[in-house]
Amino acid sequence: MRLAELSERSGVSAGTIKYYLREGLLPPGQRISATQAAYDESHLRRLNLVRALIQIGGVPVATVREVLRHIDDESLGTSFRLGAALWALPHPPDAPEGDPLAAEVTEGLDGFLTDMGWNHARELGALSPSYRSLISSVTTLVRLGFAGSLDVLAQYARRMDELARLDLDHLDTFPDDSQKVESAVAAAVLFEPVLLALRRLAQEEHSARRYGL
Amino acid sequence: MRLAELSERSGVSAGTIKYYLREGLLPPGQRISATQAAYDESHLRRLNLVRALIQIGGVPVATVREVLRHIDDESLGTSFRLGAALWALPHPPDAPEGDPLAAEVTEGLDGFLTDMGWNHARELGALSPSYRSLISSVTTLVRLGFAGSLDVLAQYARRMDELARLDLDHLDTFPDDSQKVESAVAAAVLFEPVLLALRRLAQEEHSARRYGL
DNA sequence: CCCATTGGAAAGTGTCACTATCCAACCACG
DNA sequence: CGTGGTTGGATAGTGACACTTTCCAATGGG
Repeated sequence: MRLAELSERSGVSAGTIKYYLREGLLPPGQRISATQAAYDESHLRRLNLVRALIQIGGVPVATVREVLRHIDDESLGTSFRLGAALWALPHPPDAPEGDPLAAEVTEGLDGFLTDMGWNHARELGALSPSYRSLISSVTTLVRLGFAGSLDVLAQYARRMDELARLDLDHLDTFPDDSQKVESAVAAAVLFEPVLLALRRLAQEEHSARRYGL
Repeated sequence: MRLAELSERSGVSAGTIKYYLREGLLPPGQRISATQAAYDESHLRRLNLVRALIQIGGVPVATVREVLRHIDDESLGTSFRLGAALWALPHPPDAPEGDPLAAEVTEGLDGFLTDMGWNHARELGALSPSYRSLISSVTTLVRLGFAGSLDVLAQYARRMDELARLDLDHLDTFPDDSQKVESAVAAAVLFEPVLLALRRLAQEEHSARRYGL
């Protein structure tokens, strides 16, 4: 398959594919001649993943490159590859270092993790970008006075705990390691808009029931 | 309070505040003289909301202006104001019009809404940006072959249904209408990163339990 | 009274994801 | 042959966005 066909089959313009090749998001095709290269199904698959990460997930090009590097790094075990790839995904900026409010929130969240029984998370602590995101997001909420109490947070966390279990069950159905890591990344990113859309839809539904129209 | 103090108290640079004033995201202060204006607590509050929408929610400036217009429109009833403000928030682009895959997904989702008992959503249908987002997100998932079956989707939806109930209970504790609408918008946007961080944290936790480390 | 400060307008900046333009080598048809 | 359209690759340009910087005249505290 030449670049033009790859473009047609993926719906991505030839110019953009060239750009991805240049940026190292797509491995070069097999050179046929000085001005010709051949691409195969693996390129199409990778291109789809890249497109999804960038367009749906809003992941910056440089970050996509990082994530792919981890996905393709076969020198690591599955759990490291998966962790590295997921941790490379973009996260909101951390709370400012010396913020006393953030320190207070961190303390509260630590107890919260204990209550949830999320002990691995508690041990990893600030090493995990997800945990740092959580701290900074909750700190912002508190600062603005929309402090859903820790109780509401726990309700949210309980649901996410249940869903994470489901997600991992689904992941276990993939036998191949590379595919497992790739799927985990894709699912992590692509399910986010689904999750958010479902939340808003649910809110609209209940809002309509309560307030009419 | 003059602009400099507003800047200091909010942590937003004076230049940026001027920019927001220019863009109509912040009402002008009360003019004291030809070169002096006074700002009050309401400006500080509004500035915090704007900052949160833009920085945390990634909402484009032009969209923030739209949302604020609805929040401030006292000519409408609460439910309309709330709906209008939430619908003005950014959503992923729709699926292309003539896409047969999208049509198929739409059909499946319609049945899914029925099963969920989300009848208002089903009646509104494609009018709701959230529903259109859901269709396009799920279509992308299916296209890339990461089709969490409708069953997984239903699991997600059930949890969001429960959480939406909670959120609205919390909203009911605000007596004032303007405050209710403002809080709903802030919560819709500011809880999203919390929700996503909790999901990833839960996934890390369960992944660590299953695969070690 | 005088000079640092203020609010406001206009133009500039940095980032990011493309996109348009070239160019020489190539292949396919006549 | 040959010739005209196509291909991959390099370079430079585009447009959107969220600020920043620069400039200015009016102000007002010491």
